[in-house]
Amino acid sequence: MSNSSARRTALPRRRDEAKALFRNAILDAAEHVFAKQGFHGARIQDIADHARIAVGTVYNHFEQKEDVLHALLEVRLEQMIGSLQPHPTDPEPFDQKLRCCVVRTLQFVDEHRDFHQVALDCGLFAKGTASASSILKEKAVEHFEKLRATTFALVNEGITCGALRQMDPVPLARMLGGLIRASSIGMVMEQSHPNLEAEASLLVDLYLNGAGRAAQPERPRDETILENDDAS
Amino acid sequence: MSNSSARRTALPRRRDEAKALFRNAILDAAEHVFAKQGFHGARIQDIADHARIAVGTVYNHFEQKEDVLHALLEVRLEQMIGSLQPHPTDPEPFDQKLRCCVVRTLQFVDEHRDFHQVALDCGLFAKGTASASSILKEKAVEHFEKLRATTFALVNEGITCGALRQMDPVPLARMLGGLIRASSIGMVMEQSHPNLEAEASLLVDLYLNGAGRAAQPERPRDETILENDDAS
Amino acid sequence: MSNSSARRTALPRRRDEAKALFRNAILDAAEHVFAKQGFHGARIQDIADHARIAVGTVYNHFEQKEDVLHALLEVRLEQMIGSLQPHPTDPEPFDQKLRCCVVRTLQFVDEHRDFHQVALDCGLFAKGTASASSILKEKAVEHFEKLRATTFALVNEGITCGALRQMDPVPLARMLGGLIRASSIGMVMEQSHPNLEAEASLLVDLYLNGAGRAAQPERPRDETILENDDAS
Amino acid sequence: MSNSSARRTALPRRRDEAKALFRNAILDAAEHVFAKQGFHGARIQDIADHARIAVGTVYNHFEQKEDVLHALLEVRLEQMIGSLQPHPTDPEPFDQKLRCCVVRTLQFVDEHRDFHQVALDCGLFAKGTASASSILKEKAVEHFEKLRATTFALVNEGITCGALRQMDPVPLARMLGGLIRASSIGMVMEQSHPNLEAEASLLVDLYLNGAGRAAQPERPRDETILENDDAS
DNA sequence: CATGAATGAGCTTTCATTCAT
DNA sequence: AATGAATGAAAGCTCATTCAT
Repeated sequence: MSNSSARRTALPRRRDEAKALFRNAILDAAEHVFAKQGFHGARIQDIADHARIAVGTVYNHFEQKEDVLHALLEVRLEQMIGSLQPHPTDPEPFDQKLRCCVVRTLQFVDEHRDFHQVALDCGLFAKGTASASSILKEKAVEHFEKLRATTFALVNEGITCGALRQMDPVPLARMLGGLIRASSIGMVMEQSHPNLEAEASLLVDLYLNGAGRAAQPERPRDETILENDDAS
Repeated sequence: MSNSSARRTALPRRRDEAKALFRNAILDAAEHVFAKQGFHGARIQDIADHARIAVGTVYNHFEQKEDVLHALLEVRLEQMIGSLQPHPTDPEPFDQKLRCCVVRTLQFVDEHRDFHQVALDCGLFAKGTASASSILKEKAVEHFEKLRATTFALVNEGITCGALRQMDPVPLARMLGGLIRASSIGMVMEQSHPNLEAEASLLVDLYLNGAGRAAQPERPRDETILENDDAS
Repeated sequence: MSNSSARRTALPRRRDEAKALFRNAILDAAEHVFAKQGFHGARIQDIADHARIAVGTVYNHFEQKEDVLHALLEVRLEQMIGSLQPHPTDPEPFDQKLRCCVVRTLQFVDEHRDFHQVALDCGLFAKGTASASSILKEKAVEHFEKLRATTFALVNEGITCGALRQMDPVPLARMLGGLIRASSIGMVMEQSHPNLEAEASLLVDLYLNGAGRAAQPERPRDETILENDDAS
Repeated sequence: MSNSSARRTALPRRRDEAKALFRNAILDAAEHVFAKQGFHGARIQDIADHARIAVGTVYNHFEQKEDVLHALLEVRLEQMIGSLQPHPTDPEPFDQKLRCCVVRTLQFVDEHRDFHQVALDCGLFAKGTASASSILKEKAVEHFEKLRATTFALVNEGITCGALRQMDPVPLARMLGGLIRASSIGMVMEQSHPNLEAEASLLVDLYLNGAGRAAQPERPRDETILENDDAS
């Protein structure tokens, strides 16, 4: 009796494990193949080959090719949002906290270049509504919105605590997003592995203080600046 | 004889006009169709239909589908770069000049949303080297580089004239690009027609002075700000 | 020992029961699904779902999809032939006996519309030899032949007893088959539930007396009919 | 001028000819392949091969595989209906006229065995409404109805002119259809080329006078009958 | 040079069948 | 023996490109 009941739960348990195993294998393979060949250039066969399974198996786990992409982006995006959100262990002053978030996010991008490649290819960070042309269609808006909301919350916190300007948070959030995207693209494009801490510091510094000459709080290199001033 | 020689020069002229006429019609149609359906979703047939010509005619002007895209992007990108570059008539103080450039660029984006849609779809502003997956392949780098060079020159001028921080111009240029891209995406995505002047002013202000509370030159509200002012 | 030997015989019996249970469940499900979706439109999965068993179980009872169809048709066809054959209890005069056979057959069709749908779909009553295109291939001839033989025997009896014309029984049998098929198709197609007795009477009357005006036994209208009446 | 206008009409004319040429080649090939392999067993590739054209060309003329079938059946059915309908040159007495119609129809079947094979395979003469399972879906009803209407008109004429019983024409038409179908199936199945005239005469005779012994108006073969009577 | 039908490689998806549990 | 996921061959359909007119 315990035997039979054990079977009833043991078998499904094994099956579920196996199922998850296959599903993840497919997603990993897809991430790699999509990044290398782009969504359109990737054939289901390629993904299956990479995952060392049969084509049909892919279709046992996902209804269509697009769904593989959606599932992939969903999982990773959730992780990325987790990186961007403030953690309880982050230091309190807002600029420090923001720096931590940015460091984590750039780390995530650095560690998931394939995902980023794919996300860019699909316009995950760019197209949203105008998505008749997007592979992601309606889902793109959803995904994009999630990310935007996270940035928005972060910026709002900054405004509330007085660390950011008292102004419409929408452009502030858009700007922060633009900077992070710029850094991410730089990393993925140039295939460089920069000092992430430094990159994040620079980004946050520029975001908070601007690129203008007046903004340089630390070590003003007087002579150079003066010379330049004269020259101008 | 003079007749025949006249023909020899007159005819080619007409032909060239006609040729250009077709070529432009194709590019215009392609811009629209690519924007609506994406590069992969657009069939040559669709483009031909839109240009009210035959499919074969497209192939009389372009070797392959990709070439239509390249030609399209090349033309528009040249225009866009023209917008981003300082004009002789732009006012001198760097911040004013920068503002003019940004206004022109945003205007260009606003007037060429279809192009922007396409450019985003193809990763023109995003993928560059990592372009096995890109439709643009090698050309993407070329295109991207041109744009980057323009931004770079602008930023360098800013540094030289002392309006921008004395620092590595690469991240500065990347940042400026990120901000402009963020604004552009916002416009295309939300299909809004914002006050471009205001948007540009905001962008330049944020770029030069940052989003930090200290950066607010106008309306100081309390001591903290004053303290910060002192510190700077 | 007697225990064990009892087992040896008792167990197989249960097993056989269970086996038959599954087999019949599969055939019933198949009948329904084939009728609704056609042989090609029916997936093994659909049949299994309908029988509330697993796909694999179907393959424990039948080698391949076609075999399910064959088994189904075989069983039902045997029943149908049983309906068409004269029963010992049928009344003697040939026309009465024929009427009984036809009534039974139409009843069978009425009660097994799904089977009929399937049989028609597979060309059971129609294609026979020319069966490269048939799903039933060689078996079709076999099946068709059985049915034809039964009709043939019936017609032969009619000829022998003098109720039917003294002529080549082959076209006579073919004709009877054609009439029954016509009625059957009418029933299945129009999804009507006609008065089977009346339908059978009409069929037999037309078969025996023809559709010609002279053939009307009731309400004689003029001499011609009377003459014929006399002749009979 | 006349040249250019000639071109405008000459080119399309040629094209239309070519178009019809291809279309017919496809339909002929399809008829053959469908008959040999059945609709489901026939691949578009097979049809294209048989027509010595490319797969894509089939799709330039028909939207889907099914449409090829529909077009094929439509054309042939129209012809078949033409055969079944009375011609102006047919002799007047109804039985003679009917015989002419049946002869023509059997001739048509004889000459278009492939079509008949296909029609049977698709349930053109059998399934109609119950067509969830049919390849023809809704169109089947339409086709079937056309044929039925023709038979119906023929029977109605017979009733009106007094050659057929004064009764509900529906079963009369159904019966006539059943007989013709039976003969057709016999021909296609047995691949025999019978004397069509004789077959038609037999069919009409049986239809009008029935199979009953009393129905034999001509040449009673007395001895045989008596012998058989004795034997029974 | 415009035209538009022909071409056929290529890809997604389906589903009968197998097999490990 | 039941189960249901894995398998992979097979087929319909698309569409970039070619080419005869």
